[in-house]
Amino acid sequence: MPIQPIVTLSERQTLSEQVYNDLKEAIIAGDIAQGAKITEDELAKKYGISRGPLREALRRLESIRLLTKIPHAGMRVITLTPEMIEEIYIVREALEGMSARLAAERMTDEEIEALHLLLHRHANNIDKSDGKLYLQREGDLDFHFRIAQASNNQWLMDLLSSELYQLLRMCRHRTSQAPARPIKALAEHKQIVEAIASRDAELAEMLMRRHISGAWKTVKQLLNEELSEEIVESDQDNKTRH
Amino acid sequence: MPIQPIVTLSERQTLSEQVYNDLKEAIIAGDIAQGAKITEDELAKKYGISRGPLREALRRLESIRLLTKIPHAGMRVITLTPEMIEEIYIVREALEGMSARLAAERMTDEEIEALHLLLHRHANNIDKSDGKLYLQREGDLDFHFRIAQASNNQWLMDLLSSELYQLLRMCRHRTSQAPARPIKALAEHKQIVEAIASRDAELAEMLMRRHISGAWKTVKQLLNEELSEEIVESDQDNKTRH
DNA sequence: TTGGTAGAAATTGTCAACAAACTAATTTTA
DNA sequence: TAAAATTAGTTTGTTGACAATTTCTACCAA
Repeated sequence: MPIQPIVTLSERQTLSEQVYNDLKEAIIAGDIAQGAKITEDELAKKYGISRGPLREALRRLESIRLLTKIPHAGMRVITLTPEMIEEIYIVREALEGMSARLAAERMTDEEIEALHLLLHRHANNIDKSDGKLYLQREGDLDFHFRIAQASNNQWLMDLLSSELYQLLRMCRHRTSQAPARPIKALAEHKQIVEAIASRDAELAEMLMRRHISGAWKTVKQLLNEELSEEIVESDQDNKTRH
Repeated sequence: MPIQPIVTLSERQTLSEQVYNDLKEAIIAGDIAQGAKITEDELAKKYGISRGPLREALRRLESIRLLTKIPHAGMRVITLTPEMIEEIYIVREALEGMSARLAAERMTDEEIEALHLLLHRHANNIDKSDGKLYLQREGDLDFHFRIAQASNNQWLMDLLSSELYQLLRMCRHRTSQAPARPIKALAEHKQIVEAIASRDAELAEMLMRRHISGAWKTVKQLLNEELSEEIVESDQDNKTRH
């Protein structure tokens, strides 16, 4: 599976950054498999750069937890086990809960209005084409991202947008493409916006935490089903082999 | 101010790691001033290594937010403004609150017993020598670290111990060396341990969040006092100059 | 067959030189 | 005199070669 060569020569981006972005998307999309071994020389040749900037890109990918490293022994793409996904949702609940609380205190009226509009668009999308799940999913992250922004806390925003949301995107690529309960999620989003609009920080945090722990329960269910399917499949494999 | 040369040749540590650790401590301790410009060549010579591994160390320091970088324009040591310190305490409240909740659910009886012992030692320290504030402070972080460990959530632990606690240590070196209300803090620690011992996750989280937001209020006060003192001092400077 | 040990191959860690970009000082021009 | 342009100097970005370490493989012994 060929990774796209770098073409943005006009941009004044550093090589390391370009490769960082490309690799990030490749890992999230699954073009580079989970648990895959990363060999510097190989990747450097593939991207047509030397190992120096590549190593910097890899370090950055390590810092957002997409790669794990063992000194002298190389790097591997992260493997999203169910346990790891649970960790992500737990950290997410804590951070986004706080984010919603701060948003209720600090969000401007204009931003709240924009959020309302966003939710209306989402409602339309669900009505019209409930097949476009990818869009729906990206829309979900957009909602959460705007609240993170409104928290007015740079660190919180960074943690959420440059680390957590990337991992979430990767989870979603991995999990079966089944609809992630878009109608229920939309209703919960509306509740949260209402709490923010009425400046009820306490409630906003509570609703956001419920929203996320609810999402985790759904994902957990899906993972269990997936797991049992895999077991059935491997049983069938065994049968056909005999 | 000579930074120690690398002597641990017996260790199988990579040069980059050694310099990373040394630089981390130097920044936290204030041996390298806040806002100071980092020049790769200069530091590389000081440590007797080439720029390759040094750059890797710098990247890692950037990823734990001790350095900030602008492409092509160099790196600077972070400057801890009051706003930034507030951000740290807010993120801390969210993460450690969750950490305490999980600890209440998952901590083993042995670990709880060990926590009790730790608090007794702290109580003795306060009685005997209330001058040894540094020890007291490190002890405080030790308490919080153990709870983070008990959360059994690798990501949460990493965020707290390798990022947040380092920033906190830096804040404490910066803030005036006034006692950080050790007696009140100890009482609150005891409450938290009680909640964990009785497996009351809800309460443990609430108490931890209160503990941290209370600590922030104290620190905020100190920062304000410090600020007004500085203004008075600079006024005096002006007078003496005339 | 199993287990362990040497050597060979592959991979990561480190270095020093070169290229590109930015900063600052000086000169030129209006 | 002040603003803009140019140029020298410094600093970061990038490269390819070399050194150190690990992993693989083949071989031997039990």
